[in-house]
Amino acid sequence: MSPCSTLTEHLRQKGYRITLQREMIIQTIAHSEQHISAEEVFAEVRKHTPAANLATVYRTLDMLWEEGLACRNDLGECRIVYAALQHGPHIHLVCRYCNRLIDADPQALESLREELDTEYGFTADLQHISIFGVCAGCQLSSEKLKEE
Amino acid sequence: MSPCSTLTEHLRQKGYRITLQREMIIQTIAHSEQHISAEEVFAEVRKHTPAANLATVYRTLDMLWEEGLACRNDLGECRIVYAALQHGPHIHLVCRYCNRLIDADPQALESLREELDTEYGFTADLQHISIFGVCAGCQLSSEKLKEE
DNA sequence: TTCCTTATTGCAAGTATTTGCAATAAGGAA
DNA sequence: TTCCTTATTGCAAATACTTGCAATAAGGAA
Repeated sequence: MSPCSTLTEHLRQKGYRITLQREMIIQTIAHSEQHISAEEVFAEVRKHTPAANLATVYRTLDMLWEEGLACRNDLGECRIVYAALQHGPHIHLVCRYCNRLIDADPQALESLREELDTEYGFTADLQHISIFGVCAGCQLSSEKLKEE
Repeated sequence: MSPCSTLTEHLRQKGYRITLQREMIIQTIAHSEQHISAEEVFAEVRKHTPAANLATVYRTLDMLWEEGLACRNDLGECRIVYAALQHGPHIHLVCRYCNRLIDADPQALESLREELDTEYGFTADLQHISIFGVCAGCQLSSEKLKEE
């Protein structure tokens, strides 16, 4: 089954109605290689049909996220970005200084996930988590600055 | 030394100018018990002086965050929230459904921090990280829903 | 197939946040 | 102390995102 029909089937079972707009939005994120913004999803949908509105795109993406069918990442600077879940899990390391994005191995999060589950009964979305910090390059240049 | 003067000293050393606005904003977040929004910081500053502008508050808070002197958390729903660092570290668990906030023990993150440092040279801000997911209560009610 | 209920949409207005630019003022140099 | 450079501010406009509400249409019932 294609990722799109899996997603729409899931929604249908939860009682959501399947509209043209929703199908287009799901197709767009499912077929995108990268995480993309709401604005980009809107542009893509508009290529195929004029039946789309930016507010609907925002609402649908947030709904997919709430249902656990898409991931949502705040990359700082108004960069909120979505992706379908068939992308393999990974950690986004976002540099506070240069905004660079580094992908890290999600294995590092397994013990955390287990602890949050047993201790708090909380099912964490760790497939696509964003972690802010300072990358190696920016650390170096800030050290240089201090030496001067 | 008070948290405020530590912060301003740090900024001065980095070459930032210390303005009345910055002092007021630093005082506000340093004395706040809770994480607070830019709007709340602005309201607090305004109580003491009319010399303040919302844009300046946003700029200053982001600057403090970039310098690693404050933390910044996206709690979803346009809830971006700041705090000074003297608050003990903790994890925010944010429920995707009910937006409830649970504080978790930051100890769970130590091994992750080390791994990101050794593997990627990335210094992660894990003192006040937000993790999205589904809380125990919402998981229960969604299971009930399925049974019906 | 037609009808009905109500979830979903589009629109326009609202809130949250960022940005360009001219005016101001911090803090080092004279 | 005064002057000068330029970082910082305030303003107003731009962008990003959300929301209320009337109009539309999905999908189950008849």
